[in-house]
Amino acid sequence: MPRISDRKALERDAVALQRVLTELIRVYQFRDRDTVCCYDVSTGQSHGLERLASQGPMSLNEFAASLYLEKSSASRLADGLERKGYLKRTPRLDDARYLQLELTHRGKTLHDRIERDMIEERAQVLSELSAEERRVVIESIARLSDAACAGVSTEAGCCVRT
Amino acid sequence: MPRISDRKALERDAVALQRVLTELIRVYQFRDRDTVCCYDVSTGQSHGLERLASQGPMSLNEFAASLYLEKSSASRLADGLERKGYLKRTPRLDDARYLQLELTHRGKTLHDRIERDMIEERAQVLSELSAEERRVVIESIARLSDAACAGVSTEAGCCVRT
DNA sequence: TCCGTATAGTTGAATACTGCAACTGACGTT
DNA sequence: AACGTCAGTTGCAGTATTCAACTATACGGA
Repeated sequence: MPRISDRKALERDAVALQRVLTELIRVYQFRDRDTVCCYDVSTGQSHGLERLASQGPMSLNEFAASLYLEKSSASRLADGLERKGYLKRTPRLDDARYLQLELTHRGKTLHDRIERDMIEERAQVLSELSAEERRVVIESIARLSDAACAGVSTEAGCCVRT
Repeated sequence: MPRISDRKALERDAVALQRVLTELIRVYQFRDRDTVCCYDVSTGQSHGLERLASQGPMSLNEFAASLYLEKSSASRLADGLERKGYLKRTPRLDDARYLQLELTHRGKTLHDRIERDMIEERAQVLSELSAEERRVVIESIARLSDAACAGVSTEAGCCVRT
């Protein structure tokens, strides 16, 4: 049973978290716009690369869902990556309606390069923390995105707060 | 002097952090798009509200810089907020070139409502952590955004990695 | 077998956001 | 008074996103 002062402290921390999290999101929206272009892809495209690199081949609908995008947006995202030679669309043998989206070798290489640079930056931040602290940070961020994810439906469309 | 196994562990944690952080950014980009509209403003506009609410009145250039936007984008963002009655532009008395951007009462009210809801969600996540763990999380996220911020110039323009 | 229905993905149109560049208006310096 | 500078706005082009209409494939029942 939490004491009053604990509740107060929690409230204060929540405010602080909201502040730093908002700033983080804001910085990233800007930074990604301008950094990722160093690698010949847009922000969205780099997310696409990441999904396919970490999850493996998938259909377009799965691709869209994993990026929280409408399928038409995902289709155009795939267009861009395909045009640049980072992605391959292959009709599935057992059901030609489905496309198998897959990174090309070039795509994998590019993603690895981007990821390596980013991981480098993460390591810089983590290096000042203890192993235990690092664990807390990583788990908490995961929980934050879970919480955010839980609040909305994966279905496309607008304003679905559950 | 870190041992080999420590380096390995750090590397592993950096990879994990990269993964959860990417997901967090992705979820937020989607979630914000669709959630904030429940409040009659777009994502960008809600960031604008937040800046003015927490930093107080400022010029358009300051507004732009604090949002990592080009001044023209910031001007249009202000347009939108002004049209909806959340923001007021007032030429400064001592130098009419400057505009004082300021939230209206409505604007403050709306921001408070949005912020309260978000803080509620943050508190949910934090409630499972100890005071010490919460401190680590908040500090680390702040450091993450600092690190991201340090890598780019605040000046407008593209791809300025320093 | 064949037609209607469902599903996967694409395309067209409308909207929003962004940055760059050109412009307007105010200031101040010589 | 004239020129240069600075704050902010507007025109324009490019990109991203969704909705809705469309195409093509698959499946199922008459």
